[in-house]
Amino acid sequence: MARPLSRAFFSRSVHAVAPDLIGAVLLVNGVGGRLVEVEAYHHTDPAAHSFRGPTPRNAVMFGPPGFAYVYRSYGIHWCLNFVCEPKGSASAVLIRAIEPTAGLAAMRRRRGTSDIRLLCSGPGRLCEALGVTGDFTGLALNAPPIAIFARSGPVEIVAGPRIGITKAADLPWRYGEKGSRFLSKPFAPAAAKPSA
DNA sequence: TGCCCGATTAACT
DNA sequence: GTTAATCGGGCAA
Repeated sequence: MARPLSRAFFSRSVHAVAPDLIGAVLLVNGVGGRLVEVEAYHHTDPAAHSFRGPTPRNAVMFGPPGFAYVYRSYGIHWCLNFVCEPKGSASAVLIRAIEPTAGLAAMRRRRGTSDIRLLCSGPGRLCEALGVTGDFTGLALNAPPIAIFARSGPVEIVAGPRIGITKAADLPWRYGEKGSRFLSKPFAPAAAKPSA
């Protein structure tokens, strides 16, 4: 039986939580699917919104773990994060892609496409598909309308550099399910021989 | 008060 | 492969 993720799950290091989220199931009002791609953001990380300290926008990141942080990206899209680590750490996991499994009709309607691979493969896309907006900031991750369940079986996880950032772009803090068709971008194969 | 730029996406050449 | 869309946050003045 699917096990809801506890507050304790999110209280750990963001680098432990992020890979453990791969294969977990996220539902918003019953619409969602399996997490196949996430990125970790730590408060000591120049690319993190919390890096420069608390502000009205990122305040929830400085609160207790197990809550949602949603911000607007490029003035157009919404991006969903899970706040992690003990309160004050201001670290979070960005949800980048899911494999749609529930509420496909609602997703297609919101996204305006029938291509299942374009429904939730990207942080902005999945928020639109699941109906996530800035109003979700501060919502608990273990209470309606949000539900998250631990993965039920083994998953092969790969890691690589994060996407779309310019600061600390070399840190391999993007995690995904190996070979998933629903990644926003494929993971580069391991370099055979770094030369320069 | 103004300016620059971003954890993106879709459309276009 | 390149670029427009679009706007709030954060920092300089």
